[in-house]
Amino acid sequence: MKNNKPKYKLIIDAAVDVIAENGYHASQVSKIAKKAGVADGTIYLYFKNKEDILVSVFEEKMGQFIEQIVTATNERENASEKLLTLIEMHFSQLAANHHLAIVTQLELRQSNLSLRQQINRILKPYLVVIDEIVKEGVEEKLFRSDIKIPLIRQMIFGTLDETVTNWVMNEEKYDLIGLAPYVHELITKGVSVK
Amino acid sequence: MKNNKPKYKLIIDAAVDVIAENGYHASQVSKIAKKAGVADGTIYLYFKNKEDILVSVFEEKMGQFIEQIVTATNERENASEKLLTLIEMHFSQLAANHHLAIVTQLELRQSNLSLRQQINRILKPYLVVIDEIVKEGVEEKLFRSDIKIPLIRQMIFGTLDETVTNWVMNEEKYDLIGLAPYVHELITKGVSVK
Amino acid sequence: MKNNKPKYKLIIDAAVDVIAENGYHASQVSKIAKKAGVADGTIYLYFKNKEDILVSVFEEKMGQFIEQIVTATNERENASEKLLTLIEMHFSQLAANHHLAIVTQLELRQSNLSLRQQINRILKPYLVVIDEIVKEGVEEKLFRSDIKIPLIRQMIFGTLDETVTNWVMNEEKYDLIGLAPYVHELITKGVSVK
Amino acid sequence: MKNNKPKYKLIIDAAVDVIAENGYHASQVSKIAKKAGVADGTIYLYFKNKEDILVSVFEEKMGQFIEQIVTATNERENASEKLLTLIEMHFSQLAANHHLAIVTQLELRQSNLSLRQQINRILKPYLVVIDEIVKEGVEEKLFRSDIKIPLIRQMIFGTLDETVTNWVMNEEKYDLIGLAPYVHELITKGVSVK
DNA sequence: CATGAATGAGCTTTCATTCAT
DNA sequence: TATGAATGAAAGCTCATTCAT
Repeated sequence: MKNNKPKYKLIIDAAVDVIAENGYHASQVSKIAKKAGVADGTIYLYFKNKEDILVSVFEEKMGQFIEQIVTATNERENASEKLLTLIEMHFSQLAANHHLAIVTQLELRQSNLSLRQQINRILKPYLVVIDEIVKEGVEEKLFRSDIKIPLIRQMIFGTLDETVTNWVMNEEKYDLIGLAPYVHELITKGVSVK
Repeated sequence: MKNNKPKYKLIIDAAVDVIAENGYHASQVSKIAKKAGVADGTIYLYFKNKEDILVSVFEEKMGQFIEQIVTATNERENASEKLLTLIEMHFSQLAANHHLAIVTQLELRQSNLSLRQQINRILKPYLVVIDEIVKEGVEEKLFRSDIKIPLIRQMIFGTLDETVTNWVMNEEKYDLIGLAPYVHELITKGVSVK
Repeated sequence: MKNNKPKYKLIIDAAVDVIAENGYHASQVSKIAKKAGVADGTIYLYFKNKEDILVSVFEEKMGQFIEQIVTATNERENASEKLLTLIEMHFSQLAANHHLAIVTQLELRQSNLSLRQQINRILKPYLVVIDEIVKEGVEEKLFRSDIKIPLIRQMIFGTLDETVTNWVMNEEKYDLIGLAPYVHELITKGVSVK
Repeated sequence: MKNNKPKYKLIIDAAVDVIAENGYHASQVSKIAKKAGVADGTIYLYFKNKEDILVSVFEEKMGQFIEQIVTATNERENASEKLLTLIEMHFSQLAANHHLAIVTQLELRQSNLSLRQQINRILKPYLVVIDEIVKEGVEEKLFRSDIKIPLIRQMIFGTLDETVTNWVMNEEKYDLIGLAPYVHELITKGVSVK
């Protein structure tokens, strides 16, 4: 019984594993090809070059990541609840996929400017999702309107990202998902008492 | 009149410039040596290997960076003011040194696990400074005590880091330092109204 | 209405164009197949391998080339006139077909020994034609008999070939055909006065 | 006792041998390096890239080739004698160096346009030497003035080149140098009787 | 006959590091 | 200390050829 998965997907999945296991710079194309069970040359029938594999990995995985979050947050009533759901989903999806967490938090950052810019382009829709939740909160008079939204979004994304990165670098030893309500509390209420 | 700076420092400074100008991956040892005005081989009298140059660059620059912040925050009366000063100093020091900002926010992230861990070790004292300000705030009953300090520190550092990275990736087009009070407000009060 | 030319000929013609346009080393089999409107694999139903395409190209085109010259020279009365006709035909056929001129004068020379030997084999009949004209001239007491025919043939072919190559490398800027009588004069009378 | 020849010359000589033995396309840089007794990387301290090795080989050898001919022809009294000496030297130098003959007559022709143009540039001085002998002959009223010099030069060079190529392709089985007077006779007097 | 997806061997060039001087 | 010429391992990508359909 042969493997019927389309080669594109086979290669993407192999790339996630290989990058997570070996790190970005030790992920030779030949290693990815071997893991995917295809010839080296086959990679180039589906991807323009090595960088294109990485971008596609991120595009593919990030697409699913964002879709899950959008679906889940849409089921919530107000901006604060949506924000909590976003945090929970952000944490839970990365906690559920060890390799993906390593790739997004560590490996994909080791890239040159060109790749970085493409990653930012892919990340954009997620930032837009955050922006929209914040806007909604402002309209609902739940969130402050005296600070520019991009700055608020940077705080939210920066906090989530730093929290996940710390968790990954601590070898995922503690419960990331359990932190969600505390992070939500911090973001909404801030560090000050009352 | 020849340059009397010790070669160690010459090489460190050359490395910062070369990395900022060419990017991490295009920063060959020979380029750094040329900029520093020494022979390639001389580099290896002062540094174990290429990675050691990078770690030393970060160590050197980060040491000064932290020292400045510690000195400045010590002159403040309470935790909230200290936090504001820390934010201002964090922003102003990077805004004042274009090359250093690029190196810390973009280039040094493109490194392998080993280098990343050493960078974290170097970053540790800065995180400790943040922790201490938070602890002081808690003792002063200014900051909340119901959330673990590491989480609060991650929010603070994550927000600052994300804000600076965005500013660098936007080609430093807007006034970073001017954002300090708003970021401080967000961190202390949160996104919620009141 | 689809193209009814037999695929063999389609491929040969495509190969001439592709080689002339892209040069020998950039003439991938897939490019020739695309231009011919057939699948890559189809090529191998008609040709043993890539080299075989090139040999066949030369064989095909050279066959026509020689045939034209034989026909035309046969209409002449004596060796000297035949030689002039041969020169005129040699020049005019290449001048009339830009792509063929590039392929014969430049691209086909960039080949390995095996291909070169096959090309020589194909060229042989042309050299025989020259030899026969010379022999005829000797019999008619028009041409000298004190120098071996192969040497005379080398002078004739060498002169023609060098003249055409120079014209091609000068981007065919001047009138090649107009040179025929001068070249004929040089070959028959030599460079010396009287 | 180590080899004191400068590496540049070592590599040039190794390249001639390797190309003659293996042919142009099978002459990997690593093969040349091995033959020269240096590391692969060392090649790139002396040559810009692989093509540069080939150009340099031709430049170096052709320089000597031309110099010898210029020196020898300058010792002759008139244009006809100079031409004979040029032919003799052209033949004898290639006959004396089997590898060089193969490289110049066969291997260096298998090159792309860029390399071909560089080779032509290097060949230029030789063509100028021929031109000058012809001009001298015209002034001395020995050579005809009714045909443009470039055409005469093409006949001369074409004849010599074709003669040498034939000799090389016939595995150098006959005496090339002995052909010189006959070739000279053909060039000066032509193929016609009287 | 025809297809075209898949194969995988093959090669130039870079650059961190060494070491004889 | 300082030099810089020399080293040589390492890897992305191409493309002629095959073969299952």
